[in-house]
Amino acid sequence: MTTPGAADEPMALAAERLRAAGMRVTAPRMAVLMAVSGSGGHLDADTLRERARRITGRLSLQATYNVLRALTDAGLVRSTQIAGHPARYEAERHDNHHHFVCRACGFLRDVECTVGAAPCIEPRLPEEYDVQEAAVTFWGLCPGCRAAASAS
Amino acid sequence: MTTPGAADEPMALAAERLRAAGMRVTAPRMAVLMAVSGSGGHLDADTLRERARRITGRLSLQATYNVLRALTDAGLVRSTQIAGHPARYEAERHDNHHHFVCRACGFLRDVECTVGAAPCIEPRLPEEYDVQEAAVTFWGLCPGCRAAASAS
DNA sequence: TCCACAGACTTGACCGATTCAAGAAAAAGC
DNA sequence: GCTTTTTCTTGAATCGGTCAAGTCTGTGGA
Repeated sequence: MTTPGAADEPMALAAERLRAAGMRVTAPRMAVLMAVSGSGGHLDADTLRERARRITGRLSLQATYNVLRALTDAGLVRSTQIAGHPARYEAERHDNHHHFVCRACGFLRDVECTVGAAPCIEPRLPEEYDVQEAAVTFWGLCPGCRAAASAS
Repeated sequence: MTTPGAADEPMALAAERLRAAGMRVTAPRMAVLMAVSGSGGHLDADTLRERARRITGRLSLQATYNVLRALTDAGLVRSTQIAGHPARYEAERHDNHHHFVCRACGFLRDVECTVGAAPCIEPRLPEEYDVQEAAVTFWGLCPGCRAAASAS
């Protein structure tokens, strides 16, 4: 705390990032962006709404979806959609990392890209295809569920 | 056509496969298995229900889901769930191939595995993780949508 | 500083995919 | 053929997410 307004810094930063992306600066957008950035990532819309609410006071679920879409389109947020789970969001890091998903509990964590640049895998597809991204999802059991499974 | 009952052959084959998997042989199961095997693959539950109906006469959507789950669990069918689309099913080929999905129209097609064995990619994860499968999904534009996009 | 307007938020209805639950029907073993 | 157990049918419910209409609010210009 160097200044009386230190607590506002994250908000000012969020506002700056929105402005830089050419977006209007609104309370819901700042709050959601802070919620996404402030966590370890991988939170669903409803959880983000709750966290953003602590900042703005109130926020509809619909607005949360709107904001998340806008932020995703603007490249500030990355959404990860895993079959059977609600979409989860994290701050965009532009590092093309991948994900591990636990089949038992749904736990999701990052996995460093195994090869390098994006798309980090070359598909064997005709030239006419425009391949923009390769998403790799590893499925298996997290340490906890693995232990539980072998114990039973 | 070598015998009068030649038309029943696919059904007999389906029955045999169900029996081999230790499953009860029922009309819905044979019909759905035939529908999955007989197509190029990648059909959703509702479409499979329609096709199976042509064989059984009637079949509830619920039964279709039950059957598809049973067949998937038995390893006879592979389900592919892509975010934003209903689950699609294809005959299990045990060849660890991957998928390309068109962002514009949802079109899905197989892509040969780029590396080899499954899981064909080694994740950088602690040993305690039990990694069972690596699913690679390529996102982009199919030839048709690519042409449409560049034309506008 | 005030105004006007495009864009964003709230509320509430709606939707598609899938699952749950209860009772009827039908395989498989005896 | 009879019994048991699983599977199928019907109908309701759930869940994540979207659509639509009206109100509110940033933002740029007067």
